[in-house]
Amino acid sequence: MDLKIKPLPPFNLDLSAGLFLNGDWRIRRYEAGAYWQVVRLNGRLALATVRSIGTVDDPVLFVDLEPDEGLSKADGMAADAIVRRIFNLDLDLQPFYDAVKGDRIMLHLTKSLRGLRSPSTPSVFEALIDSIVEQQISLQAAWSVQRRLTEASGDALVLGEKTYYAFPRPKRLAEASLQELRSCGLSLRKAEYVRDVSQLVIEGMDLEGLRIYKDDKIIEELTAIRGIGIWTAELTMVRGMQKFDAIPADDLGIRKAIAHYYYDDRKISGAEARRTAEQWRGWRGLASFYLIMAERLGIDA
DNA sequence: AGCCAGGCTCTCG
DNA sequence: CGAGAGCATGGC
Repeated sequence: MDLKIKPLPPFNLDLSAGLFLNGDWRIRRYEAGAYWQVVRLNGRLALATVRSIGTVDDPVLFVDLEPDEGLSKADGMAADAIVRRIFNLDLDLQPFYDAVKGDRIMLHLTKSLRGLRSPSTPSVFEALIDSIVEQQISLQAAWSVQRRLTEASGDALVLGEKTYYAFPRPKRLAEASLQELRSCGLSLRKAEYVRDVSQLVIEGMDLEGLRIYKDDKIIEELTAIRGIGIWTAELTMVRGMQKFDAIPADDLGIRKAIAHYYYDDRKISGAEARRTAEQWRGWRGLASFYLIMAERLGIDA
């Protein structure tokens, strides 16, 4: 089954999927203009492959779903919604660009990276678990743990000779033994956090439902859970809840990126990062994502 | 080798 | 209370 999706312009798939150039092909990857990952369509698994067939200012995406057989119109609509969520295709970037244009640096970066949207996870749960895994250790180390976790506990989709994996469901992680989780590279503590959060979800905690609350309230709710501090809460919000003002200002990567463009690479504190981000209020998280991507791409200030 | 890396909790004093 | 130890893997 194929889908065509028209994102709200501008949209640049090449920039927006750039984080996944080095992704594991069994989980999610962007390669040669194609982005793919397994999606859940009304309980059924399918591999969604997304390609751009338009331009930044007249964007059109072509989505291929496999396997084809048995997919209903409702499944197609579900896939449409998931792809829209993954790349935030319904987000209007113009208010963001307008809000930061008084900042010379952000004005320059938003022009260079026009059409970049920060990718989101299909569920808040996935964002939360990923964020827990990423606590303290390097991203490189975290990605390898995430990969093992997904391949050990995620749902497999076999297509021909290849096997792809969807992110693990809460039920599976809630029932996993601590030993099993630790064998993926999680510390005993993190294994407990992951299992406990999953159990909360199984018991009815509505992570998706938190999205309707104000940012402060969401942070309060999330940090009440063991293992979730403010950094983890804010990262979850910007990555999984479309809360583009949330900024994990204590984050080392964000501090480095802000330091690079605003403080001549002098090391800065989380408090300084938060102060600097104040001028982007309303869009602090998305602005910091632009900084991180700009730095990765070597864009000069 | 050993230290640090997109944190957080628990335990002491 | 505030400070400090401990934790997992990967890269240098």
